[in-house]
Amino acid sequence: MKNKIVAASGVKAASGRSYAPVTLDMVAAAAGVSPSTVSRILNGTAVVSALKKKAVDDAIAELGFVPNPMARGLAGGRTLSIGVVTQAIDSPFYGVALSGIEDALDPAGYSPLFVSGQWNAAAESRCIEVLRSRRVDGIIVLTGRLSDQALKTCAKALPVVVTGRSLKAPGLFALNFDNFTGGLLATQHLITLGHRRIAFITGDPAHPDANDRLRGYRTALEQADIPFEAALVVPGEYHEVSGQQAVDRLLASHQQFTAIFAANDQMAFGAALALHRHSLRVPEDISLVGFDDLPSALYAIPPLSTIHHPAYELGQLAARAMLQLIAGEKPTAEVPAPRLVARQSSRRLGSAAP
Amino acid sequence: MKNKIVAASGVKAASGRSYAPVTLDMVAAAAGVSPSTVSRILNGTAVVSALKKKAVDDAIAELGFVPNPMARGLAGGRTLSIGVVTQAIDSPFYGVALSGIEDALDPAGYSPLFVSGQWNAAAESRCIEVLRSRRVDGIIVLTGRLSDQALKTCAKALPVVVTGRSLKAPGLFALNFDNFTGGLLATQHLITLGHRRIAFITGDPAHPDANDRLRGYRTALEQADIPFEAALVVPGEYHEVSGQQAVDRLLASHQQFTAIFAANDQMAFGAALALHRHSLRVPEDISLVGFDDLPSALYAIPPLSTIHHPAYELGQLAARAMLQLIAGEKPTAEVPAPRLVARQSSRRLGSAAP
DNA sequence: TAATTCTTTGAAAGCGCTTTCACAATTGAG
DNA sequence: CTCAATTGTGAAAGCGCTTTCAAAGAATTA
Repeated sequence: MKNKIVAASGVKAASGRSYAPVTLDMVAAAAGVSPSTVSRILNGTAVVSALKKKAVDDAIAELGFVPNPMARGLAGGRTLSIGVVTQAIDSPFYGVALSGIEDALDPAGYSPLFVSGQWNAAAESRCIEVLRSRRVDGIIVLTGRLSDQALKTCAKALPVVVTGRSLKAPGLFALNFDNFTGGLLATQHLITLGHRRIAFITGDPAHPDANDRLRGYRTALEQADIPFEAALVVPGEYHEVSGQQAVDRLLASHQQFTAIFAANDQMAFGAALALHRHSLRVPEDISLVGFDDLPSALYAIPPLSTIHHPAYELGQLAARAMLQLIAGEKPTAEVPAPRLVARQSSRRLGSAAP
Repeated sequence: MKNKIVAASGVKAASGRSYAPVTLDMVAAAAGVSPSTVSRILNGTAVVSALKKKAVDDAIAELGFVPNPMARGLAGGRTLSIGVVTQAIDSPFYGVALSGIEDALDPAGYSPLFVSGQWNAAAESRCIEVLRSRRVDGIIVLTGRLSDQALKTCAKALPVVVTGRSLKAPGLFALNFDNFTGGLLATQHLITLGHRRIAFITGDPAHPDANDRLRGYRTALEQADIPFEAALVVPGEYHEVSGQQAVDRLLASHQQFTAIFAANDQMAFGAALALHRHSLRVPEDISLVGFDDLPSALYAIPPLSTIHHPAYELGQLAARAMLQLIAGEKPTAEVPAPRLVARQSSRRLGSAAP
């Protein structure tokens, strides 16, 4: 009784994958069961006799049925989509993280819905509104500026995974990178190389991670009994220009220093350019260490020593944690510890050219 | 399984934007009109008396009503979302384009839905399936590997905007960048600077734009009566490593050359690193020109001379064209012409240091 | 004033799916 | 050999919105 291929008159099988609006009802009719049964098989919501299951599976394959997420969403089910609030989709760091999210979500049949918050709490709120109105099954917030409280509130209605913070709340999972240790490692690296006058270009003070990195820097100095000098700390804003300007300022201030630690790679790139413009060579004259290990750090000239920040893994972990949250499990993932990647932009103080 | 507890009955207006599932029916009730009227006002589908319109608008504002896109989509209307097939969400070039798309779509109330095709026709097809099952109102394909025919077929069911090709079909709009002229300009630039032995690192031959850039290179040589030498053309694949390897190969072949034109910036970065490793200075020993003008080209050391490829504008134009297509208009946008950005990686052959 | 068009508006029928709810058809127990 | 406790399944009621369709008024014409 499998021959009743109800392939409605209009469905041309000839040209292959012509997009046919096959509905669940059509599948049900073709398989000779009720729509409810088809739905149950689709969602595994109830036990169905093997016989009918086979009939339905065949019919689905036959007709090339793909459930309509809209209808599913409307009917109160899942939408199989996860909202992702990022800061800038074109950021080298977040771009990679998004890629990780996408890859981790895909095998589970979920799609990410990206929206950019532009480093702006108001915009982020709007993003979350949009995502909720689209009935996403969960929201992943990459760092962001939203208050912890706002996130917690949001988590009451929807599973939330947030990176770049440590907080606990029901329905919420936070994935934090150890920025403090990262800052510590980077600074220790320079100290080990004999540097004592190490300048630090800070990140945007509005980001908690920026402050953690600064703390790491200060702690490393303390541990090495090197006095902290406020004059060696110049503000940056996590982008290239600010790194460049920071070095200009530093140089203009006539402070002595033999190394620079930039709170992220983008600023390190800017700093490198500024040094180049001032005819200072890296690493011969000044050692330079960044933070994040962007893909392009490997191709900087010279390749940049930096702290590895596993953006891709971070994205994957966040996505997987979200999947667990949705499944009612308790995620336990942890971001890998920071690790120094020593390349050629830093070298022993006073060492001869190679 | 029942995680839809949500703020039960009590919609607290106190804490501001508590997410209330306000429905169109509730608005209708509050305004004392029928749901149909509310819908009509929302969509501008029919004339409604000013009186009722005001009542409804007030009710909407009062209740903070946001239409449910799911329901809208289901009911046969638009979903206000545009599918975007990109190749790699973390690519420096496409990332910027996505950003342009997002910004252009936003004011119109549309949201982009990004999916990555990973430079793979099969994956792209799957992406398109996914997008269609999500009932997007249109699809923007950034370059991609899909056959022109596949795109045309797709355009029969849905408006399609594609970049990086020139083709015409109903419901389809193509936005192409003049890669040939770009290649021409870059090469002419080097020739003008006195270079005659100019190596070329090709892009992935599977991309039509890569071949156009090569054609530009050859044409510029011809116009200057410089014989084309196959040995100076080395294959690359549009990413850093391949640029690096290309230079390694070039150097190993002992070919003489004073300049390199890389078919994109990423390869130029790789090439710069390889040159650096071989103790060749840019631009003192070798001039280097890239293509695309990635944001990071400005911060390369030395800053990279390149052909400006307006990714952000491209994204915006594509998005706006899509909006026009949806509105039933005929898009006419054109991508700005390529333009050389001469920075410090190229200089007159034999000129002394500054 | 009566007959005839427009307008404005509401009722109701879906869109494609999930999910009670209740009804058989099987069992198991007493 | 009954009576209850399971199953497996279908009918039907929505989810929140759009969109005919037709009715009721308002405006126009004769």
